[in-house]
Amino acid sequence: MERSTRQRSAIRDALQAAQRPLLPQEVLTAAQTQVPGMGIATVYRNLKALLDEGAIQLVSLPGENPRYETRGHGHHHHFQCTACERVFDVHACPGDLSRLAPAGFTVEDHELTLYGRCRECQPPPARRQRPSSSRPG
Amino acid sequence: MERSTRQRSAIRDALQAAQRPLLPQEVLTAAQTQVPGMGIATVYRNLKALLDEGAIQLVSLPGENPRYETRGHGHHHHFQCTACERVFDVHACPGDLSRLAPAGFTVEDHELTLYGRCRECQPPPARRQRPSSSRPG
DNA sequence: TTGTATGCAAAGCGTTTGCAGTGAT
DNA sequence: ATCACTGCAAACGCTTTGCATACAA
Repeated sequence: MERSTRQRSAIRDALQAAQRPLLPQEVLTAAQTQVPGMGIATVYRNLKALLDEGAIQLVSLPGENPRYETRGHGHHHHFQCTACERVFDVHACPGDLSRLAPAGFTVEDHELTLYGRCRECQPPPARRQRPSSSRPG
Repeated sequence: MERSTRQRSAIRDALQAAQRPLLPQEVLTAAQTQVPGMGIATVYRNLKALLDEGAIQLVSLPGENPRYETRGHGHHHHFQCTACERVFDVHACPGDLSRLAPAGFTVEDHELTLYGRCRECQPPPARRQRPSSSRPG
């Protein structure tokens, strides 16, 4: 049976409080304010457990290490700030994109990431380098 | 100065012939048909060199290792088959998506990945597991 | 008491780098 | 003859796993 430990609570709390997707290392740092000695392996094991029980979900962005966020945000996409690198939820969706696929292909799902400046990083000094598929918008 | 080696040609040829983004390991396998003894380090070094000279471009998809494709495809996005895992170019774009961002955020760019069945994998047997942001379309 | 959860360290996996030898110029 | 390039193996960063101990039930 699953046991309630200080570590697990601290990890849950960290994700709950963040209100945005966190990297495992960010989870560890946050959780260590409650349980100083915590190890990174415990974070990984608990993230996996929380995923399995559906309490959190995986956030994979192009070229980024996996992040994790609490569930219940409904269908959404993500925005990554080109300055602070943080990731935020986008509670909007372009809708049906089947028309974009090549003929003969069947679209079942899509993933969208917006890039730009978050509220706290407004004046843009330099540009993020993303050599792959890009387009203003 | 840059030198022309059998390895470099083989790597170039592999990417040219593929007509879709390849993983470093796929590049190696393809290139080894021309240069059997080639090592993976040579592939990585040449991919980096080709990137720098602008001959190829990086294709980062969520939760996937980096792929590489020849340049000159213009602005485009990608489609990943949920059956064979291969990635294809999508020569279409949803257009301006600024409206999707939260208030106070500035959108500079976006990245889109479509998931579904490619032409060769049409009858869908099972579903790909993507716990993160998803929506039919 | 029982056995899940933890911390540590080692192992894995993809990628990068140091180094001595190879080969294009 | 140079010196960039190559292959090999070690090093890296992130993630997973084995193992003995700790602690929730």
